[in-house]
Amino acid sequence: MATLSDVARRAGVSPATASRVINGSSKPVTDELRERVLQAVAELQYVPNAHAQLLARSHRGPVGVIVHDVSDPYFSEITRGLQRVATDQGRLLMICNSYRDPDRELEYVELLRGHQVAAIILAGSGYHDAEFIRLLNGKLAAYEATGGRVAVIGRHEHSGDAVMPDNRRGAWLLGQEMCRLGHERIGVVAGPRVLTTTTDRLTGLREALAEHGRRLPADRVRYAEFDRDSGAAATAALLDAEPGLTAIAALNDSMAIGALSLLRSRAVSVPEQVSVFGFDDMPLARDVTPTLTTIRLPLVEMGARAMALALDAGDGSPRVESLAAELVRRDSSGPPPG
Amino acid sequence: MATLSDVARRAGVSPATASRVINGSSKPVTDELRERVLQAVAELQYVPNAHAQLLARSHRGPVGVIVHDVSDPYFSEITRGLQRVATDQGRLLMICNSYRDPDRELEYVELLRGHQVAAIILAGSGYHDAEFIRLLNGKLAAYEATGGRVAVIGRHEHSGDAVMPDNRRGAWLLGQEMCRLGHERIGVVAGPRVLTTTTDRLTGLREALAEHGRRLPADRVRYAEFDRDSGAAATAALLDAEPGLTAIAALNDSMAIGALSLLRSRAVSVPEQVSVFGFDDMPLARDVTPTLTTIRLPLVEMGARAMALALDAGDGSPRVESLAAELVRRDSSGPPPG
DNA sequence: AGGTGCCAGGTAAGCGCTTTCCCGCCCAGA
DNA sequence: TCTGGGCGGGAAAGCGCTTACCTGGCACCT
Repeated sequence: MATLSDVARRAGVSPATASRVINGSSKPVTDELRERVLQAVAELQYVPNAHAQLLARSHRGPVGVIVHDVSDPYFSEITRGLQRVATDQGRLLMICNSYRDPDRELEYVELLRGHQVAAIILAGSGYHDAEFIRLLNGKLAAYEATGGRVAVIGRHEHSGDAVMPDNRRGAWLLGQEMCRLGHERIGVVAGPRVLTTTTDRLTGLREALAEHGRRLPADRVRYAEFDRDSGAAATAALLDAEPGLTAIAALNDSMAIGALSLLRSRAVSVPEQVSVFGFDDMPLARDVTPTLTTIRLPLVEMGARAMALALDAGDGSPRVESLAAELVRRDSSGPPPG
Repeated sequence: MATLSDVARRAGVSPATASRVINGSSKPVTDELRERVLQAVAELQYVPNAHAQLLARSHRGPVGVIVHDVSDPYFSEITRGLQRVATDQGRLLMICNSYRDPDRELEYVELLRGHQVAAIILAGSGYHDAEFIRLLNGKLAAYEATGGRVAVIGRHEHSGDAVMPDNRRGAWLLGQEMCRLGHERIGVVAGPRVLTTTTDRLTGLREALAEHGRRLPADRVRYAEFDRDSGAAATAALLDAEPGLTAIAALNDSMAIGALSLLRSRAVSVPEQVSVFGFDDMPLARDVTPTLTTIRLPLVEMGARAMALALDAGDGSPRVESLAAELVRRDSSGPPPG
């Protein structure tokens, strides 16, 4: 691999001069030397060693992102927002998938810290696990203590900058809508119990139902993984236990789609017999049949805001941006009564 | 940020010793010193500076991946495969989205080279652009000349290791199936002209049709972006120009889903009036209505194989793994005749 | 002509780590 | 008691780059 000295030697200048022309230092260099250096760079196909550069300037480079799984549409939308802002500012992203393993998340924080990333962004639901939170906060604090920046998306654990989708309010809207449509017997396909997203959404839903004097018995809530197939399985269990359900609220769209698919396989018509509600409004919610009534979260926007927070130091006081959720009525919930 | 010297000082040992215990060198260290060092590491929350490490050993670290867009399911599936193998081998991935911009792709190659990645994986269709290919090959050659490894997925340009989905054969299967089902008037929603994927698939399709004595006039092929909305628009154009079409082949699933959505909005029933075919078999092909008949590509497998190739040096001779495509019959193509 | 500034360019000191080489110690053998 | 070998530990030389600091030469002034 050609080094800066190779370039300098070939151009007949000192490494200092070569360095100056290569990264456009403020120090002026005569056109002639500049030309020779550029020539040498081209001939040797020289590319500066990024590690050496980062070591020498003590300037931090890329931004680290920890998500549960980029191939999950929820996260790919967020990532798209992150990317957009990062790219605008000429930052490279290092994306790490924790696959919902808290330990891996911890490891990645260390790893990113070691890579001197300018900021770490944690996206996706947090966990109900005091020990984990303690460890995570410890590591993040150590990172921030040395000038690193941290922003989280949809997590309560961290006390610094955060972008928070209003899960609770969104779920409340969902509950309101279900009551408005006259549903009494409601089943809920929830996400993993350990995730705060699950409990936030469940809380909002319960609040709305309570306002209408309805309760949500424990056996009407099934906890499952946040994916399609688990959603289908949970729906099956719900239906088996309580055949009279008129509505199923899945706490994310993937699971709602699983529910739809299961209902179809059992020849239960949606929305005539059972209404289905999702959460997140992923792009494909428009493409399933019937189209999915759901709560829209501005995912791309959330990513963009988080990156903006992470890259802008601010005055040190924690900034929390709450983004509103919105009800999107489509066909899976049927027409309004009357 | 705590450094190795800080740790050494605190433990009362030399940096050399500290380094040895921290990364388990072969050189033995007494238990007592080891203990003191570990203690200091914990107290200082020390994390080695990855850049300094990479500089000092001249060992290359992470693997660079260049895709068109991770939030496109096609690439997120591939990425999942890449991740799996990379994680197994303890490698970090640097994922770069080119957003289908060849220039950005070129930039990313340089950038990854500068970051001393152990390998570069280029995923996604190549371009029909001689100048671009020349430049790209130049940069890749420079990288490989210094020991870097390169693997491509679905690209003809590169002469080294490659994983190739059999697009042409897949499209041929599609064409066969369309003929078998008796379609005469076929419209094609193709991807961007500049992509080799588009031309490969078109070629395979034409071959199959030709075997049955059918031609595909130029005005029956509409070129669009590989996304849902472009697919819908192209379908509209196709239908307007030729209302008698009985089948629409979209060259990827996203576009096919766009086509489905447009047909629904025009109250054209699928498959009764028009059959729709996709390509790739993305997960959501099962969830749209009607479910999508498509050509399955083993995307995750492709990613995994590519990473395996990239991480295993081999004997230097180029290895090309061709992965078979497979027809998946679902509802959008209707029942077989008779 | 000698002095004063400037400015292009070079010299060298790190950035934080790994690793080679060397040193001093201890124990076995004579 | 002396020597040789082995072994744990430290000193120091880089890895490839940036940058503060210095130098030498020129133009301009007095």
